[in-house]
Parts: sequence; structure tokens; C-alpha cells
Amino acid sequence: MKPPSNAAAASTQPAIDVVYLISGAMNSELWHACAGPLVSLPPIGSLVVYFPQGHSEQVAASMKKDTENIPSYPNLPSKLICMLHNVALHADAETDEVYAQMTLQPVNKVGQMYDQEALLISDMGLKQNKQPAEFFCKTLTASDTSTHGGFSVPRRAAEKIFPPLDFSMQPPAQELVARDLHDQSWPFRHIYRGQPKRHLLTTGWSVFVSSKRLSAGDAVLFIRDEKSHLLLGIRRANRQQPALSSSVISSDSMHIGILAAAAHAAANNRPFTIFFNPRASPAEFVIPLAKYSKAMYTQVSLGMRFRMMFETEESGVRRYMGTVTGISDLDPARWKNSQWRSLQVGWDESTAGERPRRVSVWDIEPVVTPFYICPPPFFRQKFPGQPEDETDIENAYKRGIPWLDDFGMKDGSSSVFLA
Amino acid sequence: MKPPSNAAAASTQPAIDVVYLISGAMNSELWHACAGPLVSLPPIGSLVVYFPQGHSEQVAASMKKDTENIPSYPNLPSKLICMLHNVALHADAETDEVYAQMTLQPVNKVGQMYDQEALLISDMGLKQNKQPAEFFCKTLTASDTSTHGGFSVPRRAAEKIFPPLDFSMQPPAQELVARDLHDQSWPFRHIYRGQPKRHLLTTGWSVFVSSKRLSAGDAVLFIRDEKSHLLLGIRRANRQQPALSSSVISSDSMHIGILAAAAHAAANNRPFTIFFNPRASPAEFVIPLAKYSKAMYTQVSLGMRFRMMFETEESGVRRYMGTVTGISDLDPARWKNSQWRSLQVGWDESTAGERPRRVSVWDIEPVVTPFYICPPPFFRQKFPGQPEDETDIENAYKRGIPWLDDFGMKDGSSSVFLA
DNA sequence: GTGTCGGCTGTAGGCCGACAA
DNA sequence: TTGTCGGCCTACAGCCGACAC
Repeated sequence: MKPPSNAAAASTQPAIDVVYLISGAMNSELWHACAGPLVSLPPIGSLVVYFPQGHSEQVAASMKKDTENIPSYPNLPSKLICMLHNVALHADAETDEVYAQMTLQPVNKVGQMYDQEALLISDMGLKQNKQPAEFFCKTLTASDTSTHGGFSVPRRAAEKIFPPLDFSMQPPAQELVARDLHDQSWPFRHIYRGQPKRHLLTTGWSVFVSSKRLSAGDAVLFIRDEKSHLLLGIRRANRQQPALSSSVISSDSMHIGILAAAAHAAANNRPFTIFFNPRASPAEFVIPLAKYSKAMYTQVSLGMRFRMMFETEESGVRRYMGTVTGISDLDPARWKNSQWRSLQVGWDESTAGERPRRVSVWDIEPVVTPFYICPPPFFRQKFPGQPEDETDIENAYKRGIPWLDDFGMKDGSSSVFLA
Repeated sequence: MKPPSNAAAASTQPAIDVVYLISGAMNSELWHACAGPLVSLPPIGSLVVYFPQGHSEQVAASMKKDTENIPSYPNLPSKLICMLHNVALHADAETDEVYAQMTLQPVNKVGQMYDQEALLISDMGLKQNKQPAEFFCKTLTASDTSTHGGFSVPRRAAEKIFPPLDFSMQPPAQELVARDLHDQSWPFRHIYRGQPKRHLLTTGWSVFVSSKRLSAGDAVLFIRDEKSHLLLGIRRANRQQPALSSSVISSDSMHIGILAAAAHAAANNRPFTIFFNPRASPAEFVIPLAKYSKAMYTQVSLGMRFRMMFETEESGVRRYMGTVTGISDLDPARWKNSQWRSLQVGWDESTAGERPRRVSVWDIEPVVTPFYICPPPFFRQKFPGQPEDETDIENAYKRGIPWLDDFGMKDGSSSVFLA
């Protein structure tokens, strides 16, 4: 029996958020907190661009296997414009790994105007910021995960997230209950003691650690939602991932299945279903059409300077500077003229070993003002130039969204596109 | 560092067994003990018949999902004759579930004579009995899995499998070490005590139970190999299986991938890889060509009586009697004229709720003497009639294997085949 | 401010025979 | 023959402040 708190809480959220809560019986805030600050799912009903190569990369990363043996699918283009019919948020029952199930339906691009509402929804999705304000994330120490003691709560985190303690008690303490992604309750004793004084979770903590099989290096995160309910999620360290040997289907068949399902759906204009694992996938492969379209107006050239966002430890965001060093196909044999990771890049900082050597145009933010082609009018009034990032959804709607205008443009305008 | 005991032990086994040990670094005896008495993998280098429908059924059973949404693959026949290039035995790292990875290469049937040696190997595979003689299997009781005590070893099992105790000790006891499918060692204290006296595993047992996450109803099995090494496997109760929600690939894409991979391999005569899960799959779907061919000579008619083998509790084998009640396509829309589960059957015993209502011809043993068509000569000397089941491999080889002869027969002889 | 440790304490893990099915 | 239980003991889970970085 699940409490109706989620549905009730949703009424205070923007409308776009509600559809997530309805379609997947999962707390959206908690899901996004676990997914990380860079993950922003396109809204239901919007138009997206699906990249089979990126999907294949996710499977390869999950299976720890390359994609060399995969046959090419000549009839499957490198990108599919799709209507996003449904998004359901999930978490793996065993590992609590978050993932999203998306239902995509390919739409006919050539000679067909996209639904205006779908385009607007697509653009509104760009402005979503899913990271909850009232949350903290701590990487577990050896002491935290040892059976010898409890969990040391960072002072600011405890004061921001937990209900205030009654300091007239000696020592101040209270019972907390936090719910995880599966809506399971975890009770903890929260106490403020020691010399010097600190916040601790004691009774209940070790059963949580052993149940979730947490070890040092994994992270836990606490959220306080609008009704002061505590939510609890985990993010496992990257070193884990037991390669998911599957034992059900071969890695090759999986890759073929991915491509064949998409090809079949595209050929018959039928919906198909994909899974997106934010923390396992090297990059997002379902891109809001507005984001993609906006990126297509970016003039990219060798030597171009750009910024790109990465997640930091403790769930922060940082921008790194880089330079475009090449523009070419990632896989010329199987995916000719694909825009997926078509940019070869170098990074300013020498500690850039973890950062990708190839990115896609929509991943980057040019540091010079991008050059915009002024498109024919689509909305009543046109807005000349690039809107600021800070513009909220309402303003963008009122002014019109110029970069959405002529997405159905012909190949003749390919000078602003990548080869 | 793995001890060379496996390779050394293999030298005392028939040649066919060696290839398993080489290709998969896994104890073949233990694997087969865990797989159950009915599972017999075709030997490497033999010809087999692969049924995509059966493969699809395994996936559906693993995913707890039906196959309704799967598109038909018009270019993929309901069966593929394949050369079995490789078989690797595996066990899931998390659950110890046994499975086999097979590499199959479709061979051209029409107008091509099969390799004679491959046919012989295919037939030899029928005679393999993989169940080790020195083994026992016990379903765990509540007391066995409780933290309150150890494991009560059935008397006969302890006397047959474990090294003999020194009964001059009071009480008689010894330290045992057993290796599991992953070659991991598990030490146990084996003691003979209590009133009345019984064999118990005490120290070490509970860590094994908790590590493998065993609970009452699961079964453990012990094997003593030729060098008196103890081997240890588990068979989980059927009720478990958390549906394997995958979170990597949708069930539909998996099914499509299965079919597309096979179709691609068949179209290009390229090898493809499949996984066979003996305990998850409703039926074997890679059948030795000899077994299939033999079954094709069986005259099946409505009302025909037959026997079929099933696994009992405690890893035994029992035959149940049944009657053929119908002959028809399981899935007329997608798999027209398929032999997969083309027989509708009824069972004699009313407790037959668990037994399938549809089986394939090669699953059953007719109780009346089958009618054999005498095929044209293929080997030097012909053997008129059906060899007895008890014939060993050597004799079968000397006499020739008549039912292998004209497998490449034309549709004109389809009167003995199912429609 | 917080990670790790030694000390203390209580619970439950785990070994035993009794007893019954 | 073997499944479950009560009795008993001890190992370690788990709460505490000390102390150092």
C-alpha cells in the first residue's frame, strides 16, 4: 500500500513533471537526484532525435564489449526523429540503478510539418532543472560502511535536510524514516553526540548498508521533499558493475536487436521501446529536437573553443574548456555522415584523461557567440538573436522559439551543418 | 591461479568431454549436475537443429513476458541446421545459474551432403550421460538455512561422498573444502555427533548460505570427482527468479535481436552465438541432428501413446505417459509449418498440471515400436531396423547409423513428417 | 568538522543434545 | 533417520567518547 504523498506533491510542480509521476510510479525528484545533475529527460509528447549509435554505445558499456562485430544496418539512418510517447522512471530491484524506459515513435521528416505543440513541449524540456534544492550527497567512508559504527552525517547536510533536533534533550536525538526509490522505508536513529559534537545515524544504518550492499566509495543521498518527507537514494561507485554477463542473450544479438527494433519501427512507423541508463551510458542518445535543432545552427570549425559540462564528485557541475581538433565520422563504415560524436576535441586541462575525445555538437557550448541563420517566420513574432540561457519557459514561449522554425530544411542549407 | 586438476582429470574422460573442458574453464561434471539429469549438450563439431521459437521461449520465460508483440521474420525458417562450433559452460556470477554459450553456424541444407564425421559426432552426442555417479542433492530445510545451526547431511550422502571419518575420535570430525562452479573454495567442519548420531556441517556453513543467498527450498549438491575432490553446486527453487528486468534492453528488442541475429547468420552463412539456460528454458532448442532426424522417422498420429522424461525432486528422472491429442502449428501466423511443439498432448496422471500441453516430436518416446522407413545406403553396411537404446557408441559406429542417412531428403517424402 | 580507533555491552550467531516425526 | 527446538556460550555488531588531521 503506497501512500498518496507523491501524487499530492506533484500538484505543486510544473505540469511537465506530472506526466513523469503518472507514467512511472516513482519519485521524480529522487530519480533525478540519483541520475545526476546533467540528466534531463525530454518531456512526454515532445519530439526527440534518437541516435542508434549512442544506444549501441550504452549497450557496449553495460556489457563491457566493443561494437566491432555488429553488422551495419543500411536501411537504418544514423538518427531518427521520434515522438516521445512515454517515459517511465525505474530503478533496478537489485542494485537501485536508475533507468528510464522510453517509448519512441518515428515520425516522417521529409515533407511534413511537425506538430507545433510538440515542438513547444520539446523546447520547454530544455529548461527543466531536475536537481532538488534540498538534498545532499555523501560518498561513504570506510567507517561509514564498517560494521563497527554508524554513519557520520556532514553537519550542514544534517541541518539542511533532517528535521531539527530538540537540543534540550541530552543527547539530542530523534527517529528518522526515509523512503528509497522502491518506496521502501528505512528507519534510522539520528543523534547529536560525541566530543566534538557531530550528527550520526546509528540504529538502522547497518541494515541499510548490508541490504543495499554498500561499500566505501559508494554514495548515499538524502532529499527532503515539500512535505518534509525524507527520501533516500544511492549512487554506486563506478568501479563496480559486474559486466552484466546477461546469460540470457549474447552481446551481439543485443546490438542487433537494438538496431533491428529501431529499423523495424522506422520502416513501419510503429513505436518502439528503449532503456536509458543515465549512469551507465557514455552519453545521452535521445536528444530533444529543440536542443538538436539549436545545435545545428552552431557554426563549428576547426580550432573552435567551447565549454562542456561534467558532473563532479558530490553531484556538482563543472564546465571544462576544450578545442575542436577535427570533424569526421566516428564510424565511416557503418554510420556514414552521422552527427554522433562527429567532433574530435582536445581539453585544456591535463587532468582531462577521463573526458571523451569525441563529442557531439549538441553536447558543447561555443564560447564565441554562435552564428545564427535568420529563419523564415514561424510564430507570429520573431526574436532576432539567441535568447539568454536564463530565460524562463514562459518568456521563451511568448517570444517564439526561432531555432525551432525551419527544422524541415533541405540539404541545400547544409553549410551550417557538419559534413 | 587455478589448479590443473580439471585438465588432468579430463584425460580419464571420453574424448568428447575434453572439448567442453577446454572451451569453457568450468568443471563439466559439476555443471551437468547443476543443470539436471535431462540436459545433454550436443558435442562440438556436430550438426544440430536450432529452433528460433524455442530460443524465443527461453527469453520470454526469463523476462516473464509473452511473445505477442514480436514481428514475424519471413526470411527466417522455423529451424536452422547448424554446425556447432563451440560450447562454453558458464555460471552466473551472481546467482550461480548454469548456462551454456554456443556458437552455431548455419549450413546449407539443399543440395549439400553433410560432413560424415559431423554426423557421427552428432550421433555420439546422444549417448552421453553427464550425471556424475558420486553425487547427492538435498533440498534445504528451514533448519539448514537458519542461522541457528548448521547443515544436516543425509547419512547415505555423507558416507558416499565425504572422505571417511576417523571414528576413534570423540566426536569424529574433519575439515572439508569444496569448490563451487567459479572454482571458489568453501571450507566446512564435518562432524558426526548428536543423539542419535548424525552427520553435520557446522563451521563455514552459514557463510556459504549467506554468500549464496540460499533459503529453504533451494538445493545444494555435492560431487566427489575422480581425485576425491569435493565439488559443490546449488539449484535454486523455481519460485525465485526476479524476472530479470534487465534495464539494458527491452524485451521486444531482445526477441527481435534473437531472430535478427539468426536471420543475419543464416543469410550470410556466418556463425552466431546463443545462450542456453537449462533451468530457465521451457525446452531445449538446439537439438542434435541425429536426434531430430531419428524423430522424423517416427510415425505420429492422433491417439498415439508415448512416454516422456521429466526431472523429479532430488535430481531423479521419471517417465510420464501421455497421448497425442492433436497435431498443429503452435503459432500459425508467424511460424507456419513449424515442428516446434507441434504436438498437442494429454497426460495420464491427473497431477500433470505442471507438464506441457504441447511438445515436439523429438521430446517423446513412442511406446509402440516406431515405423522406420528404410533409407538408401549411406554407410557401407546398412542396419535394418531400430538400434536398441542400450547400444553404446562404439557399436553404433560399427553398424552405421541408418536414420542419419538421407537427411537431405526432399519434400516428397513428407508423408512421414508432420504437416 | 569528521574519519578512525579503543573500550564497553548486549544481542544473536552458532554449537550442543533432547526429542519427536 | 533427520527436522526442530531449548540451552548455553561467546564473537562481534554496534554505541560511546577520545583523539588526530
